[in-house]
Amino acid sequence: MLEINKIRLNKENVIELLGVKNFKDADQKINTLIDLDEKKRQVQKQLEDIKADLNVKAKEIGKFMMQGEKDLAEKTKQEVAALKENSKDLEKELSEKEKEIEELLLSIPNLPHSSVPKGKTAEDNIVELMEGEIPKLWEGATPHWDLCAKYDIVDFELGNKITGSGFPVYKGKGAKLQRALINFFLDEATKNGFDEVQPPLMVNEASAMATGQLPDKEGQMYAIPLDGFYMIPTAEVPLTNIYRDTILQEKDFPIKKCGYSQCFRREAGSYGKDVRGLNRLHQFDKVEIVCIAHPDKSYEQLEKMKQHVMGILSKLELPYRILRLCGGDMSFTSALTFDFETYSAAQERWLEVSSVSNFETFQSNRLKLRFKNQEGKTQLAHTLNGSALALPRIVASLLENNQTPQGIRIPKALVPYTGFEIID
RNA sequence: GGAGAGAUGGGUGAGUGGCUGAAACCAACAGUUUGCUAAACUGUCGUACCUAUAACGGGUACCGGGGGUUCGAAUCCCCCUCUCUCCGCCA
Repeated sequence: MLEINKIRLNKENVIELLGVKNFKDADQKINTLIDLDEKKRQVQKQLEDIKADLNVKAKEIGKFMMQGEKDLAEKTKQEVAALKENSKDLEKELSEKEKEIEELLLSIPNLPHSSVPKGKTAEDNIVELMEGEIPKLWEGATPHWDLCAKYDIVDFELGNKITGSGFPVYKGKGAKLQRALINFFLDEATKNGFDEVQPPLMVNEASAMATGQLPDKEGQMYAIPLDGFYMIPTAEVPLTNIYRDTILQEKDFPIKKCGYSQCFRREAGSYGKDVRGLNRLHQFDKVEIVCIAHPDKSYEQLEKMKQHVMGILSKLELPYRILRLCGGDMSFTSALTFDFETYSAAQERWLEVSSVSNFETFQSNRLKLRFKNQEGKTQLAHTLNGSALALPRIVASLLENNQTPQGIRIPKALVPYTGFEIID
């Protein structure tokens, strides 16, 4: 959520930046917002003046009572009653205005960083870097879903039976590979200074609200209405919420956390080749990295997080590319996002395996995640996060790219974790 | 699931209707003293919003959350949430 004060101060700039994100009716919405805000403050002032008066009179009554001046006390009480009538209307108006402002603010996305390219769709993203060679496959090479069946390592049918589509069962070396990747990712993150955390897989409404899953993305999450919980769509939610309602010291920065979790997404409306095999699941595994940084240093941290992801992809010997997302393709909450995609050779397409973003103060505003700056004032911190990494598409790429007539070769860095060098 | 107790500022913890935005202690921060450290002493020490401005100024709200009683509520009443203890169940 954007800060109303900043909008008030930089109105023109805000409207322009929202344009980069292709936000509709930015001009009109921001103007309404500012009008509402103006009115709200006016009403608030009036109301508070009355309340101040009320407080003074209440004290007077106390004094009169003690001094036994009943008449004066009664007279003051009547004055109070009159004032109270006035304040009721103002009170109502104030809370209405506040609600309207809140709703409007919630509907406005984060402002893009100045380096975000204009654009509408994924087509307009900028390829920043491409690393590794696209493998040439042998004639008998097949997409990963066939390989999963051939080696009996991921069973989609079985998952259908137990739960439904998008909940595969990993078997044998497939299960072991999952475990190996999780451990590998966590170890790598820990080496790079991210503290390991094992978070809850369900969160309450306040947490989902604070990181921005609610209210607008409600349909994306599995809900447990009986208890008011939501299955997490990413570990970002619990990891970032560790710091909800927190005031940090400058010396605490940067805070770096990593955590493995299973992620649950309803993915309503997805279809076709995008969802085939491991490309898109309702339940999947992911190691997430989160950073809470000083506003002056957050882009430095973003760069470090990028480096971290690059490092693990290289160790996995996967060809990948980095995209700088354009305004139109960026998430609602992000100020700057880099997507990582690995090449999946049999499908002949790039698969998104990580997304690293700086949210600046957009999340921390709702989280009330602040720090005391050098002047001793509280100020919003910056939050960042990224996947490092999401498993299924990594597995898809590994299986497809490393397939040989003899079986699927495991990259060297992973062998100590899997305990085997080949899936056959 | 049953019974009971509780929720106050960074922590411990006082406070049962007005003098309490909140004692005291601890921690923290700044300073004095000091050869250094320690100790001692002095001061500062919640958050948000509004307003103001020459100003370290003024106001409102907040003692788990929501509602109520009252001229006035941390304090009384109602509802909710959470925590703890005991019992039951259980990986």
